[in-house]
Amino acid sequence: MKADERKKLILEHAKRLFSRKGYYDTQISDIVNEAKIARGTVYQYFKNKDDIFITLIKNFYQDWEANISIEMHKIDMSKINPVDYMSFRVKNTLQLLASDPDLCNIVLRMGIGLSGELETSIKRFEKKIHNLIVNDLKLGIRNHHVRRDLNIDMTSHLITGALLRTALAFFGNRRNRKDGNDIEKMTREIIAIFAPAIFIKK
Amino acid sequence: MKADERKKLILEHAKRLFSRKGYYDTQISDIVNEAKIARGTVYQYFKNKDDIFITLIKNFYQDWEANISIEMHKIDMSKINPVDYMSFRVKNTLQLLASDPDLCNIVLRMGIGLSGELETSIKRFEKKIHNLIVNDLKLGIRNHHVRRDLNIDMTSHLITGALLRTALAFFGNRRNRKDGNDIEKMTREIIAIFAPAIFIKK
Amino acid sequence: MKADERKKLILEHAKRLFSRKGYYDTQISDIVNEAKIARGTVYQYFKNKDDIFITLIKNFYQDWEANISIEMHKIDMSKINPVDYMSFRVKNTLQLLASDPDLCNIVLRMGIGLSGELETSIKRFEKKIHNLIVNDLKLGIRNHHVRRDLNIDMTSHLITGALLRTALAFFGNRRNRKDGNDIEKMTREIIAIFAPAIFIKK
Amino acid sequence: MKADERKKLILEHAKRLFSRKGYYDTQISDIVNEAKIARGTVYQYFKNKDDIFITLIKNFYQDWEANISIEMHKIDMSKINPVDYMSFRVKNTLQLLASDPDLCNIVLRMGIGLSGELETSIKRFEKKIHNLIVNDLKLGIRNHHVRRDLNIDMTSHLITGALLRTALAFFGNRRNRKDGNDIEKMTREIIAIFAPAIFIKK
DNA sequence: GATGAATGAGTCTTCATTCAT
DNA sequence: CATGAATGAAGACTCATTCAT
Repeated sequence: MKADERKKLILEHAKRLFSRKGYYDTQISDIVNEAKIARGTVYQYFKNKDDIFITLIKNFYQDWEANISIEMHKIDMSKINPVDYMSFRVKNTLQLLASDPDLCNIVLRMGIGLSGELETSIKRFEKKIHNLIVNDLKLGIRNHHVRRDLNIDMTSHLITGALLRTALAFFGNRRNRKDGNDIEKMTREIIAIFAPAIFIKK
Repeated sequence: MKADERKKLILEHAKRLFSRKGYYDTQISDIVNEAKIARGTVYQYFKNKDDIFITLIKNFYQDWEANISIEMHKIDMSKINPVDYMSFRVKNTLQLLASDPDLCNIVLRMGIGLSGELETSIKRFEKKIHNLIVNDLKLGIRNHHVRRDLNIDMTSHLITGALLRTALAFFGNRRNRKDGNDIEKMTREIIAIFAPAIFIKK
Repeated sequence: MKADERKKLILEHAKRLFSRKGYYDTQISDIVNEAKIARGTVYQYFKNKDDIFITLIKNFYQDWEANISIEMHKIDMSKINPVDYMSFRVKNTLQLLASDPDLCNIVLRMGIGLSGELETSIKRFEKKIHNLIVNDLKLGIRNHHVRRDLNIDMTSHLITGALLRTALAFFGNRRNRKDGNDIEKMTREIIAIFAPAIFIKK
Repeated sequence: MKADERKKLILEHAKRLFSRKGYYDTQISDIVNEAKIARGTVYQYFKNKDDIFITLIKNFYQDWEANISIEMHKIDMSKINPVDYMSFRVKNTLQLLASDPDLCNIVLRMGIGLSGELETSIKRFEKKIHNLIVNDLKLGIRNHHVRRDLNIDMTSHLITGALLRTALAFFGNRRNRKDGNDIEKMTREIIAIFAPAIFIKK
């Protein structure tokens, strides 16, 4: 087996276990038993248990940022209207989170309870999504689509919280999995809630 | 020192430590060092480490439910208008969370990463707040204040997520502490976001 | 059992094992089995395995330095002749090393093969004994008892080497243990070798 | 690369590492990294890690014994005087040890701290040098050059200790390296110390 | 009730050695 | 022969919990 594949194998089993049992209740033994590899093999690919976790999160960031930049190229910013733009953003985020329930669980639920670098790595994601929304709102204000008097920081927290919790509630476990249709519908409902208060009617 | 005081002492130190370091990184040693009591004493008041955590969360529920029922008695349901009612609810929740940043941290951030009963105890809170909102929305629909076509379950998740994240962002650490005025303002802004989409204009 | 006694107990068993099996081949398990205590108990008294070793060496230094200062007070420096003075020094050193074969083994044989702080702690002893001799020789030269043209540094190495090796050869294992008489005789023979070349005949 | 060269390559890197970091702190990984060969290659030339060490020591013996027998052929035993003979011996030993600081370090410092066969292999060298001196002294007594009443065993230990420690002190690290002149001078000084007490003046 | 020394099961991590390619 | 990924036994250390005083 190639190095990349094996690293991926370990990450996949670790991800599933972290998602189901949490970081601290997942032992290296669990991972190697599930992956059917030797204990020492893990340490050929990762410095330690922390490193597995952090790698998992880092990969998620990269996917997320790649996804954003890819998706952003698909739309014509000069023609799209603000509501459609927000819908687009919300849908992309939901799609990404829906595509990996375990990672969704890990990223959205583990915060404190993790020490040092682990916590930092998670918080970075939350900060980034917040900033993304802040920037979108600022842009909207400059273009006279978004209400001037909006408290941008708080609104961004509200949207972040709403979005992530919905994702967690609906995608966080494998049983109530959602398909593309559901995500379309969810997006519409989310927009229906936030749009009236955010955008200036024309 | 009386038994009750001693138990409270342990809970206070445990709470501060759990909030700052997380459950798994907080050792019994840390707690007894901070509380300046003997290691064995902890086990005279609590079955084990889990028990301390669960007690902490249970106490929070009791405070929360007591708070709700007290507050509900202060208002005259026959006269209050729906927006004021929602404002009242939101403000109460924010006040409670703001009053104890450490507990806020613990309840809002620790989810997974805690095993078994610990996780359950946290999830119960989230479920309750969700149900509370669901019931309020249903009541609003029956009274023709809330839009019929609202997806109640999702809206409730959105509001829960928005509210809890805002609380965490603004109350979760001691530095950016908020006072009563801030909470009033926050409440107004939150309502300004959600009200237009939820309530039927008259 | 008092803390001091227990610490001493651990040190004694560790010393015997380190002396017989070496540092790296002595496991914490060996120590706790021999001392009939629990594995964790070791870590209540010592930070880690290194700490046990370093404590052992540090205690030896203290004994050695205390011994030197006590012994030095017993002699009248204004009356003693240089050969008797050197005899006195040699005898004291031999007596100390003879009194604890295991420690003798550890201090005299382990050098490299130990990493970091461990090695440093051992080298300190060798440096100190070298300096002691250097100072004695310088004093002898000032008082016109020792030959002016002597290479002090080298002579000190020669004496240190000769002394420590003899101690190791004769005291390093329990079988060929020496008593007071032997030490007297050894001292005389060592002096007989070094005195003619070092001291100025009067 | 030929088999012999490759074996030598491994031994050289192992020697340098053992000398600097000690046996236990030197990993097979260190050796293969430094030698830029594959991990498995080591095991094609050596049974295990111990075997590398023991081979190193055995090679040293062979060099040493070859050196002794070569050097002994250079002198005419019927004409040489005893002091010159001892000088000759001392100089040869110092030269050999000076020629390889790393090996010097390994042989002179690692004693205990090595287990089983490793320790034995080192001790053998020390025993041999001791016996060589013992035999020389006995020969001297038979030829009426050395004092009858000398304690041969102890004197041999004294000389061995003095010699090896001096070698270690002056050759054990690369910084204070000595050249041929220094060794001549050192030899003279060592002889100046021991000769007066050992040899019968004529 | 309070104490804190002692316990030992449980975990991570290391590293010499093997073996299929 | 050379390679280096895989192995897994072994060891250090942690920490919740107990219990004699």
